[in-house]
Amino acid sequence: MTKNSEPTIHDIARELKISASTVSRALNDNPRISLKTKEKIKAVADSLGYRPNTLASNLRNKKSNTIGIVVPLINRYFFSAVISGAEDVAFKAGYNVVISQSNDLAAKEINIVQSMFSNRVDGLIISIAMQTDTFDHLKLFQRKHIPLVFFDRAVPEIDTDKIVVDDFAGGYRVTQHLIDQGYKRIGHLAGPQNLRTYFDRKNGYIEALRKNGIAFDESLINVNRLTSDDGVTAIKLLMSLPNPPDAIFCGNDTTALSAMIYLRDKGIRIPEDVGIVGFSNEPFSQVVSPSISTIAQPGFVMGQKAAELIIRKIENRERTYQTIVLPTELVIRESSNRGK
Amino acid sequence: MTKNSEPTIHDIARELKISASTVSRALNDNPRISLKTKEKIKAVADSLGYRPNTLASNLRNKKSNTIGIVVPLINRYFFSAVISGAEDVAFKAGYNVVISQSNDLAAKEINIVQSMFSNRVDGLIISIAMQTDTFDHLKLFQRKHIPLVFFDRAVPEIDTDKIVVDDFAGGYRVTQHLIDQGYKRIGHLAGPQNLRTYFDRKNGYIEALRKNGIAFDESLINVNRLTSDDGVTAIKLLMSLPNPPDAIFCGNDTTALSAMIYLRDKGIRIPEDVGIVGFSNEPFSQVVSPSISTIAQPGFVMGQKAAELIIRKIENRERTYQTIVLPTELVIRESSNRGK
DNA sequence: CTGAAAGCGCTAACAC
DNA sequence: GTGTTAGCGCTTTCAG
Repeated sequence: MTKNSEPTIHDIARELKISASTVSRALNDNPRISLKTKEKIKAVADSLGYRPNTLASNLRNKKSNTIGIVVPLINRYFFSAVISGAEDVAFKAGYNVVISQSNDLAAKEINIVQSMFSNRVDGLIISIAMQTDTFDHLKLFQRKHIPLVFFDRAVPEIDTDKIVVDDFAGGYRVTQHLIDQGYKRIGHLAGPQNLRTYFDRKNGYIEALRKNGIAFDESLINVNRLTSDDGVTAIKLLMSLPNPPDAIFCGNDTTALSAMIYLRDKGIRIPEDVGIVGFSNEPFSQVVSPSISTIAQPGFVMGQKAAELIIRKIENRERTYQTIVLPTELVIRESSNRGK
Repeated sequence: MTKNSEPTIHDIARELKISASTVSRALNDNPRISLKTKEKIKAVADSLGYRPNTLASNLRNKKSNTIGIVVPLINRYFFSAVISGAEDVAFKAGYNVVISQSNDLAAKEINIVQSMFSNRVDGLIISIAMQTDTFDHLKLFQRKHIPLVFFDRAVPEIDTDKIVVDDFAGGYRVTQHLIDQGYKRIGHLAGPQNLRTYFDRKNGYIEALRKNGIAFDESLINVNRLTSDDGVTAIKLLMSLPNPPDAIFCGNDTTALSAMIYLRDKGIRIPEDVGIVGFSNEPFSQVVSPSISTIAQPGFVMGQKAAELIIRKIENRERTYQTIVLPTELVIRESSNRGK
């Protein structure tokens, strides 16, 4: 390494026989410094290859200019879209973004969040892990009045800013659509019910059935973790019922795909025999065959909004919280389209 | 905000009527401190809700415990896989990870890299932007002896650690495979030739043709930016040649898909009439129909290796550089499989 | 085993 | 318009 000890403002000051504070002010374009000295200082800074030490400045200012983002898994289309949107806005506003993934493990999430606190992030944007059921690590941020924004998976009992999609309306819309297409027995693959998102999707489904006067049949709902394998297990189970469903509202696109492949292999035609709708609009859903109807979740926009919101909070010290509910959009594709 | 000014080691010290240095040492498990005092100190730290201020510690230690990662676009499967792998390793080793995306713009990349330097990242992992053709911002890291690791898209003229896949072999293998399947006129959609990866893929293609005694026809190569639209434009052009190709080696999966859809809409059968192979093994390539043959790039592993390598450099001050070439794997699927 | 003191590089009263 | 001074919170010689 040979710490070539970087030039500091003192080096510039010495060179010009002026004080370090003047240099600092000049470099920060303080109006009280004359244009001449500013230019001289900037020239010397350049010639020395000076780069401000943000660490020092941050310590002094008690502000890290950094926003923390915690997601279950970076390498998941929806989450990487959110990160991408948030990074975009944050960068333009002069903030850095540190990212960690919880791998859906509560223990790792706690660890990460505490480490971000120690790094004095100015704000935290988080979608909690599936597993997480204790929230002290997040309440810490609240207590210290460090802006905290939940997205997608929020914690009901923590009163702070939240950006979610209208999962209830999504579930409702999917179900109504299937009914409109003439499907009579609609099943549902639901995600973990401790997560609000999955809970709401299921309730939207139930409400749509009710509104349409369709008897709700508990046995048509299968709650699982919505992995690809779960999808196969669940569809197998549902199809082996005495009175199997003729349509499935899948809690995400992953299970929609695996269920679809299973059905296809069994010679069941989609959408003629069984209709399928997913949730999330993963990129693959539009290119598979048949293409999968789904609910589009605006990940990139969600990230942008989360970053905008948290920056407003960081800079304006607002104390009022809001929950932004982004609209869901039903994307009708082949897997549920009987042309009705 | 009401900076509730966090408790510091001095607060702990005052409480126990000891010195801050002792507290610092205790908290860092310095062996010179007696177990008793350590315990007392830790108890008080807990009761005060003390969290070390990493910023201050970093400034003092001239080490940020942070690794910077720069990718063209976070929201791209391959890159998010790399990030995920790197974050995984970094976190376990006690490093934070700050991430930015260049959007493939040289100007933004320069900006990001300089900002990361100012933030005193301990090392930088980067895949350069398509556009980037000047490298002073990266040479800066070299000059200051801050570990720099390129992945995927490396800069030949900068001598440092690199982790790449064997693009030449990949291009070669794809082409050989198409030849083995009986295709006679093989076209190629190539990416920007200033990027080594695309350059190598093309040369692998050319070499395979040569080895098989197939005349190389320049008109069958179309260089573009490999967007979805580029794929359509390119395939249109190639298919309108007097003597059109009967197989296309596409520089990535995106163009493979858009070309495939174009051909399908024209009633051209795949793989019977025209064979298609992509590159990168995007998740969609295995679920579309026909599924797309492609070259698998181990993104997650690449990220892990990059992080391992840079951490070794940060901690051991090694000065020798290595280029790790990860093997490519040809994944044969329907789009090029005539069963030969 | 513990304390005193200095300093990482920067900023911001407060002077003049 | 510029300088002096005092820290931000932590670590680390050097003393004892």
